[in-house]
Amino acid sequence: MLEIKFVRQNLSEVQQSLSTRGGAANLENFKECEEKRRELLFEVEELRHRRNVVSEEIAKMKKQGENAESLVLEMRDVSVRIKELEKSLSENEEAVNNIIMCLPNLPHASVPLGKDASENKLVKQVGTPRQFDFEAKAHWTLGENLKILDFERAAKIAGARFPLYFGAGAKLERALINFMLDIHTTEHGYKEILPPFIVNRKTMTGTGQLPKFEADLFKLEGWDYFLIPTAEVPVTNIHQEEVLEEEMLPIYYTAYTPCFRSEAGSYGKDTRGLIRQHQFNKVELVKFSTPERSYDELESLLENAETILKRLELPYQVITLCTGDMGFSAAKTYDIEVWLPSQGVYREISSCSNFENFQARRANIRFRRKGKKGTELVHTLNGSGLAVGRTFAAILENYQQADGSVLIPQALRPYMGGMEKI
RNA sequence: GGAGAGAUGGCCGAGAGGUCGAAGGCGCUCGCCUGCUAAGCGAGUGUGUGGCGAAAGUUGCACCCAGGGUUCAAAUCCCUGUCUCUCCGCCA
Repeated sequence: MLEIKFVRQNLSEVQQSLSTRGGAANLENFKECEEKRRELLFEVEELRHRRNVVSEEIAKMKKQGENAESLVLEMRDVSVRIKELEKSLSENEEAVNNIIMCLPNLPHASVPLGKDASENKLVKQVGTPRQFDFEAKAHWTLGENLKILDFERAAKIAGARFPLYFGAGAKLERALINFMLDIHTTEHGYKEILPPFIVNRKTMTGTGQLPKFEADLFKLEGWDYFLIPTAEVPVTNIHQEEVLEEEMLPIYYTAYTPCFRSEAGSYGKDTRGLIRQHQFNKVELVKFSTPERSYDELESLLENAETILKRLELPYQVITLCTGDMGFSAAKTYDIEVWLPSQGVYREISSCSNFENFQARRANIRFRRKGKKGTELVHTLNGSGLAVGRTFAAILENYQQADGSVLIPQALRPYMGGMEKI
């Protein structure tokens, strides 16, 4: 969330900045509620002050055996009044809170202006898409023919948009997870985390999925629990309500988790294959940083994710999301897109973002500078390193042979027991 | 699932209606002392939010797990919830 005071004092600038993200924010309403809230707060505090002073006086009088009856009677009324005011104050606070919690982050100055995905900026392309002397098949065709993917049976067990891997397919998925985790932990300095896959409402709110995007989540009926849509949620919240020491920063965590998304409103998009599933695997990278270093950390996070694609020798491109295409909590986001021959396009396989202190304020994650008084909010970052299901799809498509078989990328063969081909 | 105990500052831990934002210790910061280190001595050291101030500050309010209640007054009494620990049952 944004700082309430900052929004109040820079109303038009905030309005202006948020308007570049599309979906006009209603700051008029905020202004009204916030003014009312401040009035009520002032009044309540004044009365509470009076009560504190008089109560102390009553205590003194009683000690000296004097009669304090008239003061007690007066305070009885004051307390009733305070209670009334507190009630309307808390209603008002809730209204302000609802508004502020639904405001997206302010875009960083380096983020290109734009209304939607068409205005994202290409940063670079790495690797050259392979020329096929036959027609490149889609990964779901390859996978089904090789009997390593079975969407029909998956639908029978669970429904549409669920994966079912068999044999070498299951092994390849597992190999990818291990491959990614090993690189990030041994070469990039991340600590491996295995978090809960179900989290509570506060945690979901801390990273920004709630209150605005409940429809995108799977909720457990009868419980205030949600399936995680990404490891970002449990891993960032590891340090919720904590004060970290400056020398602990930066903190690097990596975690494999399955991810669960309702994909509400995506009917008809990517209905086939592994691209858009209700459940998929992902290896996530999460960082906690001091504010002054966070944009350097974003660059290295991006490189860490790119390393996986380079090792797998998959062609990809990196883009900077424009203001209109960024996610709710992000101040700046790079997407990595992998080449999918069957579609002839680059598709998102990783999204690397700096959230600055937006999540830290919600989750209350602070740090203390050595030798300095007080605390500051940390900056949080995360990125996929990578989406495993989409990596699986990219390998099938990019490494397919004319006979329908698929070569295993060199770097992955040790993880496949030496297997060279499926 | 049953029975009991607990939750207090960065950490440990006292406090059992008013003198408590909270003893004491640890840690940390600054200073003194010491040939270095260690020890010792002295002072300071929570968070949030508002007012005043250029600032150092100063001042109001809130916060002792969370939410309600009793009371002129709640860390302290009552109710509900969450979490932790111990024992019993069940279980991978």
